[in-house]
This record gives sequence, C-alpha cells and structure tokens, in this order.
Amino acid sequence: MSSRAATQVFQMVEEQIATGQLKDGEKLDEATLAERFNVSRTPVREALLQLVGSGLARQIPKRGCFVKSPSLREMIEMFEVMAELEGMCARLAARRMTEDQLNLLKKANVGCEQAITDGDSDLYYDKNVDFHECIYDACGNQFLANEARRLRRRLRSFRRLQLRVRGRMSQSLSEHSEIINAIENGLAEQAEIISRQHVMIQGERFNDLLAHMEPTP
Amino acid sequence: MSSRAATQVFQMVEEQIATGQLKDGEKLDEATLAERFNVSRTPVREALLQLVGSGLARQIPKRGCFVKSPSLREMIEMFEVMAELEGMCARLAARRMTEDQLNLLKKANVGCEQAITDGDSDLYYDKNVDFHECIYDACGNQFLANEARRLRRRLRSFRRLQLRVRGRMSQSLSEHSEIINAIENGLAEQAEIISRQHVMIQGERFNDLLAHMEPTP
DNA sequence: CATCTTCTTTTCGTATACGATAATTTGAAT
DNA sequence: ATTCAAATTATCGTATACGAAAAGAAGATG
Repeated sequence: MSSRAATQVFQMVEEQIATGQLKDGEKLDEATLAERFNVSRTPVREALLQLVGSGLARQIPKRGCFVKSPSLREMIEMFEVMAELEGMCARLAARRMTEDQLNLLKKANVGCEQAITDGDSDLYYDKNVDFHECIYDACGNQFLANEARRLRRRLRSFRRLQLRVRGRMSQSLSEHSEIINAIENGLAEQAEIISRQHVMIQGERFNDLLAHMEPTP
Repeated sequence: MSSRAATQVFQMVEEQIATGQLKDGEKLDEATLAERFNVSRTPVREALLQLVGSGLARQIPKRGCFVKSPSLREMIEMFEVMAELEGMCARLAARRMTEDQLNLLKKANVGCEQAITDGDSDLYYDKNVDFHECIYDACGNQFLANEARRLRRRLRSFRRLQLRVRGRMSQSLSEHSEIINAIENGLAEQAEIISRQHVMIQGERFNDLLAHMEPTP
C-alpha cells in the first residue's frame, strides 16, 4: 500500500475506468479530480501522466485529458499480442519448468476447478491468474513475464467479463489441462499453440459478448 | 519538437544514457539536473518519472534515482521478446501486405544496400529502421507495431553497436532478402522464422561483442 | 447571416515553498 | 574502538502561485 497520493489517484481512476464508472471520452479534469480526492493538482497531474503512459487516457493539448477505452479493433489487437506472449511463455516454460513448479501449476489448476464448482467467475479469474503466474515464473524470461503481466492487467476487465459467457469457465479449464499436459511432456510447440489459442478464444468470446450487448453502435 | 522542458529533459537524459555519457548506477539528482538544464525540479521530476516508467532508471526511496542499464541477462531477455514480436509482425505482414507496401519494403532495402556500399553502420541502422517500419505498417496490428517500436527504441543503442561486428551488415542484408522473399510469396511461417532469427542473431552478436570487450567483470 | 475581432476563461507548464521522514553524520559514553 | 543517541542534511511528496498560450464567448461590422 503506497501512501503516495499520486499513486492512489492513479489506482482509483484506473479502477473506475476498469469498472466502467468512468466511461470512454469522459473528461479527467485536473481541478475536479484534485477536489474529489482532496489533493492538489500536482499528484493528480502525476497520475494522469501515468494513465496516459499506460494507454488508459489520452491527452489533447489545451483541451484536457480524457478516458480512452480501447476500440473493438484495438481490443482484438491487444488480445492478439497477448496470445502471442502467453504462447511464448508456455513454449519456454515447457522447456524450463522444474518439477516443483509443475506441482504448483497443477495445484493452481485445482483452485480453478474449485471456483467452477462454486460457480464464482470472479474467483475463477483470480485462480486463473495464479495458474498463469506459474507459467510466467517458469518461462525463465523475467522481461517477458513482466510484459505479459502488463498486458494482462490492461485487459483484465475484459477478461473478467468474458468468463461470464456460459460454459466458458469449464472450457477454459479443459484448455488448462491440455496446457499442463503439453508442458509436462516437454511439448513446447504444442504448449505454445494451445496457450495462444486459449487467449485468442477469450478475445473472440469477448467479441461475441459485445455483439450481443450493443447491436453495432 | 516539443517545447516542454520536461520532454526535453527526458530526451536528453535518455540520449545520454544511450550514448553512455550517463553510466549504469549513476545518480540522477533532481537538483543537479534542474540546474544543468536550467529548469526547476518540477519538469525534472516528470522526466524521471517517465524514465523509471520506461525502465531506464530505477528509483530507490529516500536514496535517489539511478541510471539502470540492463544486465546481460536482461538484454538477452529483451532480444528474445523482440525476436518474437518481430517474427509475429512478419508473419502477419506476409498475409496482409499490399503490393504498394511491398514496393516500399523493397525500396527501403535498397537504402540498406547503399548504406553498406558507403560502409556507414549508423546510416544502415536508420535504413534498417525504415525497412522494419514497412513491416510494422503492413502487419495490420497497430498495437503490436507500437509495442515493437517501443522495444526497438529501448534496444537501439545495443543494436547500433552490434552492426559494427565485421560482416554483420551484409549478413543482415541477406536476411532482409529472405524476409522479402517469404513475404512476397505469402509464406507466413517462414517469414516469421527468419525474422525471429534475424533478431536473435543480433542478440548473439551483441553478446559476442560484450564478451570480447569485457572479459567477465 | 457570416465573419472578424476583442475579451474572458481554461488549460497548461513551470517555479517555488514547505513539512515530513528517512539517511547520514557527529559526538558522547562505555 | 564500538555503540548509541542526538543533530544535521537530503530527499520526497505535495501545495500553491504565476504567466503564457490557446480555446471559447461575446460583440461589432460588413
């Protein structure tokens, strides 16, 4: 827990964007935010700078700072890259994972099963993060792992949503099993392909969800 | 050209880190930098924040901000990811590149040839950027293109250096020809593999260079 | 009604000041 | 010499103020 006002503002705004409280195009006024969080403009500016840096907001000179939700196209693009990174992690992990790490991976997957039993998609999301964290750890490339985490974070609200599609959780779980199997047998190529697909499917499911919700704006 | 002091400070410091004027571990003192650039702490802080954000500096609380050059290991990791991203760009470009874009790609490669004729490795670096920009443009995934650019930027000083290895430029050029060939014929997989290798080789060459220069520190 | 010209208001970037807290040094006591 | 405590200094985050520049509004002129 950082006691810095700037960090808190950043996290709050980020959260509000993720949960939809702050919608696309909405103005992020320095003065208003400062008042809302009872701080001065300085930490607010710092937060906005980071927001822009991480792509959640857009700065239009002399006009202000605005929430920037990714368009459907950008979403698909991000999922495409995410799929590649996850695939790469799995490929490397298949070569490099130790016995201990494999056990942790299996354990994480049991957590996912439990979440399904409880029918709790938010819990599944968390357990799923654990599962993929195991793979990140085992890929032996910290830089890659961090990039993957960064992007995962950026996509998290959409990934959460996507899990609500009927049957998606159990499908995800069976994909996990295939991934474990491939890694366990050192089938790097296969682990990569399945993992990549595992993410791409999420993009597609999300796409379905959108199409269902908004009949072309 | 941005007239903002903060941006200028950022770019200057970034440049000085890239050129080695500012070395690993060196302290980035807010007051000193402010004086050096004749600005107040505010824009300097902003610049440092971005520096940390892009991984070029590290912040140790109550100790200060320090230049953070990547370790050899981190370098290799970054090259590994760069290779994957470039490979992905090439794979997609092979499927999606238009005739016009292909012509631009070929033209860019002629520029590379010229740079070799002139024996100018810095020029080659620039022309090589043009070459790869063509591929980025044609990959049809802007988000991916931006990620690739970001990482390329981060690695540029090392990539520059690596081109000084004897024969590396002409080897690079022949790899380009193979890439063009694969793309022209829509051989996505092959374009990916060659491009990936094209980058990995750079990492290895750079590694050689390092091993030659510093006999294990 | 359109257009051009003030005038006012926002937005922005920067400068500067201040208090809090952590790091470092100094110096005393064992 | 070592250890501990107090004093000093540096760093940091934040608040606030100010001027420049641009956007937007209001009003004048054709």
